[in-house]
Amino acid sequence: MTEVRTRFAPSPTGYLHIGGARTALFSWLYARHTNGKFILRIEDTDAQRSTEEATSQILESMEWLGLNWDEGPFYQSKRLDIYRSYVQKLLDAGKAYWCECTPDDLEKKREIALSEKRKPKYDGTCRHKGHGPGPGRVVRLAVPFTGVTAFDDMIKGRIAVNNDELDDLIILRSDGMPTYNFTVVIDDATMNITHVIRGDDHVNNTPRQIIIYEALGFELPQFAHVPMILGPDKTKLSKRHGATSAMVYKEMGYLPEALVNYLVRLSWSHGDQEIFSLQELIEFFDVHDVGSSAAVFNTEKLLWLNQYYIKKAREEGRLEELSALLKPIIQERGYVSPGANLINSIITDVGDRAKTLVDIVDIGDFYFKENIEIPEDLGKKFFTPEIAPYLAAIIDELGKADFSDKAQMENAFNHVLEDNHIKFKIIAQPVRIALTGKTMSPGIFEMMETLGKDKVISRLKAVLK
RNA sequence: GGUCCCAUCGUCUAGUGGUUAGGACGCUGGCCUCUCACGCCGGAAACAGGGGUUCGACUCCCCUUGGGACUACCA
Repeated sequence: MTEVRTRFAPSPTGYLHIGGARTALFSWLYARHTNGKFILRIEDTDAQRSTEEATSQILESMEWLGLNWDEGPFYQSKRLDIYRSYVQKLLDAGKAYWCECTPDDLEKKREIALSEKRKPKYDGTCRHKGHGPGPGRVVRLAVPFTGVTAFDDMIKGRIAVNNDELDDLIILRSDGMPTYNFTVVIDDATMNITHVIRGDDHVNNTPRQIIIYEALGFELPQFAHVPMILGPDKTKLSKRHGATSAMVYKEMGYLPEALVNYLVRLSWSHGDQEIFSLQELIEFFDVHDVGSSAAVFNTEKLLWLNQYYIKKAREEGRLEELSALLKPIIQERGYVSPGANLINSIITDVGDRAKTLVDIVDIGDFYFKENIEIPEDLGKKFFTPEIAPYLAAIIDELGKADFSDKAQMENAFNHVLEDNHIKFKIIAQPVRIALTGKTMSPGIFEMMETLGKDKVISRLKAVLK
């Protein structure tokens, strides 16, 4: 059996889209699953819109997600000679021809065709004129008028199109650059790609590409067209639905394993399992099992997975990893980044309550602040005259306690509770608010230990004034 | 408009001719509890519609409806 070779071929006209990321993930997983090779190719034949910045962004995103490639990245812009030689081959064989129709003429014909409710396809004006190369001229492929072009998609099954639906597509532009449909075929064929896994939006291009494969005598790969990811309104996921850039998810405090786990479950499943380790994914994933219908992107579920993975990282003691990711966020919020021990304690205190890494910093903002602002309504409600003596007593008792010993802090509280015959509940909330300025927080004793004696006592005192 | 693709709870999905249609997110009731979160236990919630095929359809076929993609000298 020949080795499986898959590829991911983004065009560097923008960041790595979340849909592209999933396609890349599927391609990568299939290669890993079959012990094959995963190739990265940058499709930058659109000189106008391609940028180096986008390229490096895409590479960075791939690395963040852990999608390592075995070959490449190959750049189409560096393979122009190859494409041109194949264009020439087609020209020589009479399977392609030079065309001098101008974009303006074509546009007019298109409009007329549309207004007459005809299919706006190229009318073959130059097909038999025997033009040679010249300024403003393009090369078109002579597509057969009759017959059917069909293929068996690994995801969608058999897809067949009448050839009269197709027209003589341009394979070489007037500026000398080859076009997408041509370059993919040449690259996939010459790079020996065995399984073309790509977005659903390419299904309609596939028959044209097959015709190119056949014209050149290349062996056909297997095609797998993965369904789109839709926004909540069921249209193609785009910027107006919110963040669509993989890297933005990093900035928003998502863990790559959460995003990967979320994305893989869109249009793919393995029984009832929701949580997958990378090893499991490699073991279980098969393109044949990808479903054929589009999936709606749901941030709530991603958030749930992210919380799960943050918690898991915390439970596994991967605190250095988390704090490294946290530091930039802390600084971005304008706080001074505390020492390693302190960050670790904060993660331990707050970790299970956070859906994102950004949440950790926001929920735990009182750890970073020098002074705590108490919202007026909370102050009125919780710092009543009845509470004041209890707080004073607690300050007193706490003064004698060793904050590195949770039992001593608890004893301090217990003394006050017993002396006054009150329940912990009565003073817990006032203390919480004094320490954090908020009604929701980690446990009192965890916080006190992390904050340290000085801050705790000064915050409690501040409230008594 | 044409071509192609798609259709199970709000969302992601399991299902592969006979099930009380399962799980997950979200929502919700409760437990736990110093608040919140975590965790645990429960609940509401779906086979788009109509025809066939069959003893029997969520499952197979057709139509309708709805949605999506493509229809460039973009990829």
